[in-house]
Amino acid sequence: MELSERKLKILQTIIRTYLETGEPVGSRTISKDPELNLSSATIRNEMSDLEEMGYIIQPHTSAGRIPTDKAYRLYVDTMLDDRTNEVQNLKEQLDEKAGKIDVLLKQVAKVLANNTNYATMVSGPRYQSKKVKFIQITPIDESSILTVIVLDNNMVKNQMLKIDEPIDQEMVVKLNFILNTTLNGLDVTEMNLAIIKKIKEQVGHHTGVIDSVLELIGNALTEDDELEIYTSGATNILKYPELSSKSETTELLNAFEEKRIINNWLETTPPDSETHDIQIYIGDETKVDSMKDCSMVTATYRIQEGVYGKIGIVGPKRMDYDKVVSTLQSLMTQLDDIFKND
Amino acid sequence: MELSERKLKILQTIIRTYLETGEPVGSRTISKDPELNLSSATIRNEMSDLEEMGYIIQPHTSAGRIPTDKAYRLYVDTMLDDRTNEVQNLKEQLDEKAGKIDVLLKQVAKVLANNTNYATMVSGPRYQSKKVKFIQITPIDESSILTVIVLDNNMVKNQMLKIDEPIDQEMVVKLNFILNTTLNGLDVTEMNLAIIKKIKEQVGHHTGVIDSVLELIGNALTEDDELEIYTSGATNILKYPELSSKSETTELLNAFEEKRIINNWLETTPPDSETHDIQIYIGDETKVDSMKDCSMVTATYRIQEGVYGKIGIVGPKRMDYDKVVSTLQSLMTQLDDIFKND
DNA sequence: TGTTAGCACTCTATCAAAAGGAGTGCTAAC
DNA sequence: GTTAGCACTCCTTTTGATAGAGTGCTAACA
Repeated sequence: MELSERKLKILQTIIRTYLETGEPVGSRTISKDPELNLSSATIRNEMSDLEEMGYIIQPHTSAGRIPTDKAYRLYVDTMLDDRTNEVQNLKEQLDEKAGKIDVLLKQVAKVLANNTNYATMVSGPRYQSKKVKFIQITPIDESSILTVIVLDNNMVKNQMLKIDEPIDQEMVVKLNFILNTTLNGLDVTEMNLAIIKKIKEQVGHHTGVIDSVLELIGNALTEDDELEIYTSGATNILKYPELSSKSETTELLNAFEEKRIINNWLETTPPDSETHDIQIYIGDETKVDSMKDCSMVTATYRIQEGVYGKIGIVGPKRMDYDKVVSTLQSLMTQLDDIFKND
Repeated sequence: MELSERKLKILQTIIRTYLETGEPVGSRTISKDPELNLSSATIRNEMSDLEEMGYIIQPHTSAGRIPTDKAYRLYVDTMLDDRTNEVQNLKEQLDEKAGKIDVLLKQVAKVLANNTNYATMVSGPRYQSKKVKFIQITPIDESSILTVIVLDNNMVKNQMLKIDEPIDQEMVVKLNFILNTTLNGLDVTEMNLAIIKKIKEQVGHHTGVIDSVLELIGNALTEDDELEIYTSGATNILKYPELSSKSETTELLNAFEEKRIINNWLETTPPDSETHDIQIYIGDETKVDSMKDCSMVTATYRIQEGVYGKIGIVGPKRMDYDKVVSTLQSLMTQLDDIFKND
């Protein structure tokens, strides 16, 4: 059977109505639509076909129909309105003074949650292949030195280090010089035993300190960027009756609290290589069990080449896809602006 | 009327039973207690008295009795068992390698939530009256310098700074020398205009850079320590039927997500000056509206004099106070150990 | 041939009444 | 002072009846 124009229209109406109400949609409701002008009986015939084709199902005999994942998929793929974006200026809601990127992202999550009434999560930017740009160790007092490492993406890591024997000023200068000349521009794979041996030979003693410093550098380069995930509005999920009753919802809320799970999700999902920036996952497509009754819309933002992060919105399947997509799109361009000005 | 020994015993049994089951407790249930060996009729008389005295209430005629806040108060004040602490070694559950304090505290929250099945929150340590211990600026490339500030509590702050004109090496050494000699040991109130003027006179030019650096220092000293709150197990709250149905619970979950609210709470609650380290708030005593059906147990940890943070557990009123208090107590001593070894 | 009206049927949601259960308060006896 | 017994209350659960919504099918219509 083929999806006739009319079937499509009816399906669209069913989906739209269901998105609004969350209740199964019956043939009479549809028949009232002035655009179609068909009797409920005709609609019933068509609905019967649509059901056979797997686009809608009845929760039970004598209930209206509700869209299946397949229908949602069709809807978001082909029926989304290019509606005129009268989305509020999100930028205004972002505190312009937010100098630090983490504060900004936290705000993004919050603004999105407030605007959409769904749960949102934002992952911090992930830097790939980090290299050492600058190293400096500085004695602070007799028993501790401060190690500062600047990476090529201008991230700065620092840590205090306890030492057993004091290091004199001259030694510090020598150490800094050797470390910088030897390690500058290397990534973690290039710091092999040969190089380490070379450093130790040049310095002569204080090998314990060198080991500690090298360990710090290793951590700085491999560290998981502290899996920074900002979430907001997780409790919005409880606003949708079809979700709030489910047992999976507790699990889902948990996932939002234990950001690690979400992090995994973002990790395993490839940076949707230059396809389209906005991706929609419906039900099982999310591959997350506790989200099987939810939909998820994600967008990828890019700060520079290779530096990207994700923004995700989780809600019921009957999500207002139109609004979510356009809000996200608008937000992405505004973020672009902000990053470009930096 | 006075609380006789027997009344106390009966009340205790009622509370214990209710803590376990969450269901109203009837006279028959109590009469089965081998320790009391009284008929249900006798119990009924006593219960009637207890009700009159405000320790228990009936949710409706012909239901069992449930303890009031007053009864809980009495219970935690006088009846808590000094039960032999067979609490698991929490320390083992804390990853010893957790070098950084924020990782440690995050773990503390999680371990507590897992052990108690309640929601937990941990506030990061708050440092009072911070002073400058060490300042260093370092040129990274032509247009940026790195500023590192070490505070007297050994916290390290750093930030990149864009500059218009390059600074030569000699100038950097001079700047560092002047900044350190002038500002070392000062807190934010002591950095007045006179001192700033003195610095600028000594350096001669580059006043723009100095302004920026001083601003950073100011921020580092006054910054709100990023109101670090770690929460865990918020969804545990949903495990208790008497809470999960309430509308306040969504609000409470929200409070856990928006950590700010909790932060406020911790802020306004004084660092319970050397009283007892563990405090119990029942119902309205929490002063938080969304917690009026909950109880909260908090403990204060101290890293050094004047450096403290709080650990809190939120659960239903029928919380296992015994366990929570002893777990917290055990955790506090173990944290003490960890901090002392530092 | 596509559309529609009509009707029987199914299932759910809702309400009221009934039954069962738990618990109390009171009284009288021990 | 304690307890057994009983009437009473109120909640919870079950049951049955009813109304409503929606469907599928058939027959009539254009």
